[in-house]
Amino acid sequence: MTKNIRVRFAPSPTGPLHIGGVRTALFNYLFAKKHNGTFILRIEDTDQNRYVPGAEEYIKNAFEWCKIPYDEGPDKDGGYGPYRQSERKHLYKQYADQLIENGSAYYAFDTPDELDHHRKNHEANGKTFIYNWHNREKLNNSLSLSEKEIQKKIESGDSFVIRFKSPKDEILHLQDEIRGDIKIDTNILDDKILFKSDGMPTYHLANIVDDHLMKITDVIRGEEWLPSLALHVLLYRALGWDVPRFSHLPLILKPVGKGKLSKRDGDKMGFPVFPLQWIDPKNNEISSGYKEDGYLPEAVINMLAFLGWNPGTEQELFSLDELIQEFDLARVNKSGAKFDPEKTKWFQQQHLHKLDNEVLSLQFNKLLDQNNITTSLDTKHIVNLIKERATFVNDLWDLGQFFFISPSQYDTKAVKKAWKEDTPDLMHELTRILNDIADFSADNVSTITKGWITGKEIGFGKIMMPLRIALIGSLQGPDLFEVASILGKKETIKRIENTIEKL
RNA sequence: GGCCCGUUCGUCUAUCGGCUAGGACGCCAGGUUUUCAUCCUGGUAAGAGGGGUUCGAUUCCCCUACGGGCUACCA
Repeated sequence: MTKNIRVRFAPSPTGPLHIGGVRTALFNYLFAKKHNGTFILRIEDTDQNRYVPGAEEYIKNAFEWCKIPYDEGPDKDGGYGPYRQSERKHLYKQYADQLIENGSAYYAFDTPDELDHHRKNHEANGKTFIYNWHNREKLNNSLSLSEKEIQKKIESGDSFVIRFKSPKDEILHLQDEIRGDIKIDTNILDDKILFKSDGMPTYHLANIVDDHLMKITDVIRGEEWLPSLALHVLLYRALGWDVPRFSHLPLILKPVGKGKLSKRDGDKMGFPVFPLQWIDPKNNEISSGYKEDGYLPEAVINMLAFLGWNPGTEQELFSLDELIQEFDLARVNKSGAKFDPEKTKWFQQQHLHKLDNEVLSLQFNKLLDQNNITTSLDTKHIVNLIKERATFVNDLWDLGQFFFISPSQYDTKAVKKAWKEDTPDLMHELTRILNDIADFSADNVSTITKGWITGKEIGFGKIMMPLRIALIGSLQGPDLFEVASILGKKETIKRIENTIEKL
């Protein structure tokens, strides 16, 4: 019996979650559900300076919209809480102390100014300042000072940080589920700060402590964390804890140009990078979201899943349940993927077309309400006729409004193309034919009208195109006889007469 | 600069030493729809470069180039 899979998504509430973050969460979710495991949301808010109000709420709302619920989180205690690091503050210091006691960490009294100075000096000489084995004895810390001096500094309230003492002369073999074996020379590691002078742990310490305490079995996170993997593994070792499995996901890159997708790219390039709209509390700047732009969560999830993963078959359209079935970390790619807004639209269209007719009709009726339309027409039938032309739910209104609102203006290009001198006479004659039809079903109207056109020995276009203009206002839309049948005999004839008058 | 990761059509990707290198998006052409969209058919287009290993490399190894990430008392 293997132990229960437990994974976590651990965002920092510094703003809205962008789709890269959503994908990381999604992969965690899929992996957990695939293995009947637990998906945990943990808020990593150890940096009070960067806290943005509303960000945590945003994350929860985003998950809800995406339909990837977490099993444990801030408002969902699973026995491993609290799930906000700011509320776990009291937990971390003891582990930092433990590391100092066993010689894996030390106090450092260097001020930020001093360190900054060192960095600038090194930079001026074309070097990089690293705080580690090669110079730690010369810096201001508990390894270079006497016991007495250390005691005095701490007791007098001098601010200090706790740094990890990276080992010397060791080659680490790290395992990543996606990338395999990674070798790291510990000599290039620096002595990262684990505990800040403000009494809060840094990400590195808090992350390891929480993952251990929350019994996380698999850490699935973005590739930007790969450089910290050595430190994290070293920390587990120094604390004497089991190391979870690690997977580092490839990054999502900008569609054009260089670099990873950033929060600013979206509205600059004309597509959302956020699941939901976000209004910046500082300046009220609005960033668009997939939800508000009319995307289905199923489409966004499907698109995201295929950014860096594939099932190995030729199937591309997946429901969330199917993704859970098929998901496999071994099939996650190693290289970064450029985000493609065009393909996202395609996923949206495909998922909209897969939508149940009932659901779509409900949405359509909502649109009618919004536009103050009350109707006795069969809206389900109408949805059936127009849905294949739609990409977004809102398209249904543009596509179907002519059923309820008689065209008030006509597409000039279409008129020029189809409305000729003899058209009014033909249309007049058509109204008489139509008026005589008793059974106004699409089939019957079609048969009789076609028969009449054939009998007159004129081209179909001479009748069908002007008729389309009269009923719809442009040369677009579904089957004309269906349209006429839905509109009914009276309305159909009325629209034709209107058009003759106006054109 | 240093360290780490990566590199197949424009883009997302398949291939786990032996293929005419497959699919999807996009684009182009044709067909269906006597319109438009959908849909169908076809076309376009790829193994970064150089060395090895091997009977045989896109696939394994090395080098170079390029791309990306990290290099904070941020996550």
